[in-house]
Amino acid sequence: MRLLLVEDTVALADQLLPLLRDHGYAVDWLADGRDALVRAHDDDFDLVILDLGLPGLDGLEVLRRWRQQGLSMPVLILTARDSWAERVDGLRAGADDYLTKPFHPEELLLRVQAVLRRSHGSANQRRLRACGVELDEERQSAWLDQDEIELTGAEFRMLRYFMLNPGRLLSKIALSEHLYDGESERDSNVVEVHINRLRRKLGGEVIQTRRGQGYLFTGRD
Amino acid sequence: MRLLLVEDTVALADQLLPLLRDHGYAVDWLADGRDALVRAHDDDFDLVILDLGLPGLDGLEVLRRWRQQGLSMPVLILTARDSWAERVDGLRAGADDYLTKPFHPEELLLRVQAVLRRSHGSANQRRLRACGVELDEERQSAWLDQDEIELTGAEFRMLRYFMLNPGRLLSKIALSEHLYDGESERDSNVVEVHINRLRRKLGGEVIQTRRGQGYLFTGRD
DNA sequence: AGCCCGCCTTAACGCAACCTTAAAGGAGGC
DNA sequence: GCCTCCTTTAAGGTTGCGTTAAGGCGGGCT
Repeated sequence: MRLLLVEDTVALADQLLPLLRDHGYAVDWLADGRDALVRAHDDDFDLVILDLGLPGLDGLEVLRRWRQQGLSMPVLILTARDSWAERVDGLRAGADDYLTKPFHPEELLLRVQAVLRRSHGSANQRRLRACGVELDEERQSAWLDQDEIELTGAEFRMLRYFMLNPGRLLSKIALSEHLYDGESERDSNVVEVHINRLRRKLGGEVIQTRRGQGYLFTGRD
Repeated sequence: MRLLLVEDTVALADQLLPLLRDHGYAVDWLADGRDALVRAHDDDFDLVILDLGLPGLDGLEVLRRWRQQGLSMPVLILTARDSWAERVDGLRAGADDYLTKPFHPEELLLRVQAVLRRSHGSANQRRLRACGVELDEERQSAWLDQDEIELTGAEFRMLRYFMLNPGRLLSKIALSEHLYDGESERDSNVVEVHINRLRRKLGGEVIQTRRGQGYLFTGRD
């Protein structure tokens, strides 16, 4: 976890740096607003702790420019003045959180953790991957390399069942029983039709047929 | 965006409810901790605003149990006492943010916005941006390139929910549940009508329909 | 070889899901 | 209190998915 601390009060920085490092963060430290402005482009920080009262360039202005330039890392603001207006300005400028001086060091730690947890926790895309095919469950579509392949409801359900059982022989009856809860019709070729449609979209080789036994999802190996 | 406000001070709730609703949130209100504990299981709230001093069951305890039961929605804490220890306890218990009474209503709004964006992985920009569309939460209007597109309340609410869940398939039921609070009808085509309106204003391609499954916000890719 | 059975392919149909439009119902402003 | 604009309801039209059905193909068994 890579942090950037932008703080010109040496005493405070001296106090925070070891604390953060003790807790497993790699922390870079800058004391000047202008330095911070460019530095954030050079490295990919997971979070920035930004003091508002800075020499060189005011913290609020730094933050505003970062956002304007498309930098989107989480920013936690430190402010000496406990005025409502300033906190609002900070949030408006694009801060994720703020802390009012003086604060207890442990509180900073907790807020850092909270912000990081939030900003990373939601990045988990639910994607199922097997044999060279990806399935985006949130989007209900498949991906081959970089190409998105839109699926209908039945196709999606069938492909998902295949991908949850990769390399396993699935009989026609098992498939139809899984796709339709209730008893399945015997004299119907629904499964075959949908297999056919999947093969058309994904390429013929992704699903092998074992005559008399069922189908096997092999992907593109 | 569906919120739950848990606050026993009637005067404060009376002040906050219209404010939040004016800004496009569907808000349910409870005054008792025990009610809140179960209610959070019944509905899928996008955020909870939780007062700590509650009758029935203390707010901190409510939060702790929610987390223990696997509920992970963002929670914003309101606390009357400005003690460091309580804020730390709140964050430890799994809160995402806190606000100390008394606070300025506008500050609550900004924090709500910040937490919601953070929990959906977007950077805390002034404008919400996804897939070539920008959304100005203050003006409740959208921007395509340089053109401002005025939105009505319902359109804004819907578009915001789409933009906070980009690339994710949203069912009609999910949409209506997140756009309307407690007592709302289910067998109606409101969602379809508003989808239609949004498509007219933003262009037909911004929202795909996946028949039988839901809608997908794709912007202008 | 020839036949049968299992699988493939294609096209067509029906129905539910969805779209569109208009008009009624409400809320807020002047 | 009236006017306006937004939201919701309602009704009819349209579309596309899921299913069925029919014809073709080929492998394996007798």
